[in-house]
Amino acid sequence: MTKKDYLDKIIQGDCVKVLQDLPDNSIDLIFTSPPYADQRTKSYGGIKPDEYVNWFLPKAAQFKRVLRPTGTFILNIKERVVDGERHTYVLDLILKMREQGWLWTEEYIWHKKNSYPGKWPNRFRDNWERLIQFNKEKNFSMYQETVMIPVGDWAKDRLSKLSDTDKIRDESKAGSGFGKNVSNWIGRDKVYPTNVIHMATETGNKNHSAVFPLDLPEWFIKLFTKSGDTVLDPFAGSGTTLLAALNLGRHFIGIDINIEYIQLSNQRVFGKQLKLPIIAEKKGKYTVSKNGKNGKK
Amino acid sequence: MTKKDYLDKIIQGDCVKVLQDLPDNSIDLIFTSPPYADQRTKSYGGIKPDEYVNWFLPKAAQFKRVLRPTGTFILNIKERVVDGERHTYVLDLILKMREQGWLWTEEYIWHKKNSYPGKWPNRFRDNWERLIQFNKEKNFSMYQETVMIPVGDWAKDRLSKLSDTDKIRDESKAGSGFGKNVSNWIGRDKVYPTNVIHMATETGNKNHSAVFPLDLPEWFIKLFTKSGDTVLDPFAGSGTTLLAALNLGRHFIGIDINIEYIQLSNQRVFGKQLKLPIIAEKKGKYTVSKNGKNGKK
DNA sequence: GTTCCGCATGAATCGATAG
DNA sequence: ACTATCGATTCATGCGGAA
Repeated sequence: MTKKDYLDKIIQGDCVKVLQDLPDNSIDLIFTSPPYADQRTKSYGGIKPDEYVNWFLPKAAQFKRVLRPTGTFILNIKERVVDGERHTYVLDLILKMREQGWLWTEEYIWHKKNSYPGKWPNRFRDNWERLIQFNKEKNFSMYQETVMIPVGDWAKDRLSKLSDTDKIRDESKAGSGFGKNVSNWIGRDKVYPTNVIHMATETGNKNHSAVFPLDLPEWFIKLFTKSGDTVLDPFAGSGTTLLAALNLGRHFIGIDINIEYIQLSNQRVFGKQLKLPIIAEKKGKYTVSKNGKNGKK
Repeated sequence: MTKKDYLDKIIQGDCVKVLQDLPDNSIDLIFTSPPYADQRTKSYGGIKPDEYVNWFLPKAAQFKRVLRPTGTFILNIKERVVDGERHTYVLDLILKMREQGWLWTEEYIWHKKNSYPGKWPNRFRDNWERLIQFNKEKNFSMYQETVMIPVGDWAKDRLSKLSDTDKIRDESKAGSGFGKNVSNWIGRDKVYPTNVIHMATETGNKNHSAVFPLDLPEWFIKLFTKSGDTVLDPFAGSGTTLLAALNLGRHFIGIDINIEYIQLSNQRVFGKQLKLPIIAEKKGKYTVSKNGKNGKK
């Protein structure tokens, strides 16, 4: 099989194995939300927190191989509480992936509008998740204008009556590359967003339960790819990432190990139930060698 | 010197040295925003990112010694960008502090409400900071009711006209007959917040450069201490934490190495310029021994 | 049609209880 | 002692039926 065979398809199988059919440097954006430790136990068997990093690293190695040098990998994840403490597997994973050669470019925050209710003696509701940006190289593609947002009320308010202290504050920071000059922003109706994304979770849909809203992958797909590029989601789940890519005119490749998710995502993306799910062939051509170099077998 | 001598004072000196005058288990909350790596270089001499963890760890050891078993340490920090990547010193610090015996209980996010738009070729404006919660023991003090926030429209709406369906839903769930849960809601106009704190960057103070708004330490002081408790800020800076403690009827101890900050914070907290700053004596009585046990020299 | 309102429910976590 | 299951907590959203 080649990349062409997988393009705009949803493949059932373990992503490490499936990705062995994809050549090096063929993906522009990987956006995925892997099963969190001890979650989704029915579909994925439940990875133990202590084993999470070792479970994930071989997959990350393949992701790195198939990603284009200018591509980006966005990982949606949040550590769970174990024995009253936040477990450190996400921190460990970031450090280990850097050893693997990834650059930890940025950490975006998904500030959820609505999350599960509840309060406990020692903590409040967890209302945010990490969207960790990894890159292979410093010069990755980024199309910032595509995600500009209307100027908020606060900005209008603030810019309309620029106080002296504001001006002074800004000038003092201008040298450091911050904001340059406030006057640059006057008269604009759109501004660049920040690294905090405030969106609702998607709940209560009848036939599927998407973990994140369509807006979330759309935001990152617009930001890091252009029309005709290829988006990979190796833990496609209900297919939200793939649907976002399709809507935006990008190619997509979806992978999931769970047959029910394959059927669900096929239904969502293609509007029909899949009769013959695509399954990866036994032996892929492309692997990650032990010295970290990519290449064919 | 004893704790009594330092209570409600601002002391000039290196916090490791100053804290040697404080006995074990004498502080209820440590809230601080240390100089970030390579930031505030004039005041603190600029700690290099790679050296940050080693610079911080001896201080953390003293913090752990003086903190009460039921106390909490809130660390306001954000990793800076070095060479196009987020530096890992905050992650490393969390891991090393766990080795020191701290529990990493939670990570709150401060989502900044009003910051200027800004962008760089490869990233957007950084609009959030970490507020990392460390504890010595699992059973720490927390006064959740003190930070409750106004309820959303949902409950108002709902309570105003307790529908039959509400009653049914409640009965079926509780089995304890109508009223138990519903009556809990009646008259309740406040709910618990989440671990995302959405606050403005500044509260309009003009003549000083407070790093964070007064609301931020106030929120944590209310949450983790009661009236009469003692709050420590070992990097007091312009004294925002101390002012918040004073406003809330808590004792405070402020430490800063920089004489200009000492004068500024004295002015803010006590409303007057300090003429004879308090300086720590040469040798403190209390230290952290090599085996990690606390005790007097 | 259009608006209004009830309703189910989600990457959660703790403590108690049961095996 | 260690693990598994269960109840309690109480917000925003979108759907579907009602007005």
